[in-house]
Amino acid sequence: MSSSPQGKGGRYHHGNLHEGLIRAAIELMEAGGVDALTLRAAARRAGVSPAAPYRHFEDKASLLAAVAYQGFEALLAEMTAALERSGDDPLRAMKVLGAAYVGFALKNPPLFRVMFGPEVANRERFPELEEIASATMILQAETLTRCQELGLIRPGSSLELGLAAWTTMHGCASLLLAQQIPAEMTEQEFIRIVGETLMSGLLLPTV
Amino acid sequence: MSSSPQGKGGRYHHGNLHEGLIRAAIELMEAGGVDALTLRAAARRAGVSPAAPYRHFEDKASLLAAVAYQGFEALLAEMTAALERSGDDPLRAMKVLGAAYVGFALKNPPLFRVMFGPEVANRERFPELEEIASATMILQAETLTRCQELGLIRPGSSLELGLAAWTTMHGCASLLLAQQIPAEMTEQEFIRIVGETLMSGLLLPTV
DNA sequence: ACCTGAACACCGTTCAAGT
DNA sequence: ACCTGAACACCGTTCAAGT
Repeated sequence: MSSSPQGKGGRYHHGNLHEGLIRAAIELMEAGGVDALTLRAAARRAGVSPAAPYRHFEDKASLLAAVAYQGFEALLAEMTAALERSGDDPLRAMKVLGAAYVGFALKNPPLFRVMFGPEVANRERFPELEEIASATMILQAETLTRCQELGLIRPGSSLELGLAAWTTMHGCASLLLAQQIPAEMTEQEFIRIVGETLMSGLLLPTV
Repeated sequence: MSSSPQGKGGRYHHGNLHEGLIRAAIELMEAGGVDALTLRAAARRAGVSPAAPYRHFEDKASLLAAVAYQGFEALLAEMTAALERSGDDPLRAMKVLGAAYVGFALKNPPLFRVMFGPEVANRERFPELEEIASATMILQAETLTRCQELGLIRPGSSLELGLAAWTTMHGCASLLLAQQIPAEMTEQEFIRIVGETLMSGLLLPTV
């Protein structure tokens, strides 16, 4: 009893307030959007005073960076899982990666926003974020290399082509979240069109 | 003298507080980023009390929507101007449109953010925003049609292909603003790679 | 070492009251 | 019709003080 982590009584030495605040922040965000994620509300939810978070995070941006980091971990996990389910066809793996990325954004709009939005601005302050973000890029570049080895994708730096593919996926997710696709088009149609264009390009193949 | 619009004395019946608040909001944003754009600060800058804006805007989101609208007007103007400078080559016009779009985002990060970010969320509330946003899409679709007529771009719905092109441009702008491109790559390289991939696609042309 | 309590300078929003 | 003044319920952040 005495070690119950969510007891009602005000308790000193929370033990794991750092993690508790991150979890509280994510729950607040999922329940009420980004606006609901305030430092004070996170403290309340964790059962501590408004000033307590400052023993664990320099400021609100630091907490948001920690939230973003967990978001990237989750995204990476979903992409890895999708990759494993995609079997041996690396072209199919490319599509599955894109679907996982866009699906993640659609399933967690506020989290996706925190991951890429300007709440965390000054990314130089949080180098660990750049590092884990680049991990998703590497995943894509590796898959792309496999396609190139089978002669399915044109030659060229897989890092550069992967970055281009990522850009398209990211634009897709961003426009969907901004509700900027025409009303007469479904999500699935939009995703299909963008994916096909990424693969085939716009130019008419000049025989 | 008596009609000086920025006189120091508190003045009733501002005359054009609606426009004044929008301008103040944009100036605040350009000077101090999105965080600096508060309703109270806009009111201060316009020389009125904190409650005055509520005679002209339902809430803060409405003011932001007005700011976003002016952003779309400016973007549309830059794209149109770029188009006129691009001469008769429609393929060049496509590139110029993309450059204008990405350039606009890089020149006005906070404005671009307000235009597409969730500050304005609930776009159903502001249908005039959807309308003007679609105007930029139409501009692109028309240019694309010209390319198709010359046999430069593959056949297909120009609206769909234009949407795909827009998605790539938007992803490009978003990742640049999120500082998510690898440090060892320059902006220009990144834009070039993404543009080339949009044009040529990823697939190896299967003879 | 870790947290509280109270405070400071802000917010967005509402509402009676002024002219 | 349009604005002010004062208020309410919040913020992020700081700092002395508690255990």
